[in-house]
Amino acid sequence: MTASAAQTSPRKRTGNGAARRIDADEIRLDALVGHAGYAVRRFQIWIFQDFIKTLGDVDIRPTQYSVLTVIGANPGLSQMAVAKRLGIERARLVHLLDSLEQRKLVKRIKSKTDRRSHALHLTAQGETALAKFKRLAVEHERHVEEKIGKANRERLLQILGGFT
Amino acid sequence: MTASAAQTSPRKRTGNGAARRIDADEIRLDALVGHAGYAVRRFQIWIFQDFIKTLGDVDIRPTQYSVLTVIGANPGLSQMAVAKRLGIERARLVHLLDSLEQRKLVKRIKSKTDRRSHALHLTAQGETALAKFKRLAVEHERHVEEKIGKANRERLLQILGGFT
DNA sequence: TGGCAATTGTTGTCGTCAACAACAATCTTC
DNA sequence: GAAGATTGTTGTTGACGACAACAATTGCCA
Repeated sequence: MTASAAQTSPRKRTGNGAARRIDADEIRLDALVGHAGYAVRRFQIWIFQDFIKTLGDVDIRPTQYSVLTVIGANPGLSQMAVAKRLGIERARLVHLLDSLEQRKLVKRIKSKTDRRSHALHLTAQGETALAKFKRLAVEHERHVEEKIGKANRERLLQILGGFT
Repeated sequence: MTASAAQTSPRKRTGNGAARRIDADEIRLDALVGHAGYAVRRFQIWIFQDFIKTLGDVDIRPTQYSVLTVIGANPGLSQMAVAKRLGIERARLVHLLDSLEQRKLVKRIKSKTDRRSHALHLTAQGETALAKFKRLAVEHERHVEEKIGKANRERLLQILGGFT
């Protein structure tokens, strides 16, 4: 495997095509190290994977969690309001709600004041389920702390607070 | 519990269906404000959109930029090595390289030492193009600074440095 | 008051992206 | 030399963002 790296062969023969074995941690990222977007992307992938795994038993993904949380904290919102608040396409929210409604976590109630819109509510089952989701989400947040440190997580939330 | 706290809505009592009009900045995010993942996701969306817009004239997306940068800094890498280093599926990298090769920015050279793999190189055209991309990327990074502040950007890079 | 523009939910398409699975060609290892 | 692993490729699935079009309904205003 990495044994060939031990020999004193030329560092890199890039003249034609061939090249020696290169360890993954030996590859230079060059300009990428100075780009916030790259670090943020990698971090977001990690954090979402941990969230999905931690909430794997209850089969809830980050976007679903955000929808349930906002509806739980603001009963009666319209789909448009939820979509706008969370930065989700209202077309996409339709499918998300279809799924959550099938699972009896959310119900769409026809609004009396505006017959175009639906008032979104958690079901009783949805309330208790969300409580469990939140406990698992807190556990996920602990994983984040373990990964980047408590102080760094706090600082991160503070820096990015304006994007909520 | 935190779940019952969500019910204490002072103004708007929406027992059944109807609801009054609600301003977007009046909707409570509840538990989401304490989740790093939510803030990071929103920030990542913003940062990618700015990157795509800033590099819009040259039609280069963040992932393409990262591939070009790594190849440029490490000529002769195999597709597997690039994929592993950037956290991209090797199946996905195939399409990315197809596109970049069609645009004459990258070339796949058959490796002499391992006839399964390709040695990846920038074309001469790719070299000069990447130089321009990097200038635009620096401009994008300035936008990030303007958005969150110079010191905060530095700290962000420092906090997330382990994910590169 | 009547008509027209705007809004809401819905359906559909398109493109990006992560996650898998399967495959042929080619090493590697025993 | 045979068995197993690796590399590039093709394909599928599903989550997701961005648009466009549509019917029903509301709001506006002339």
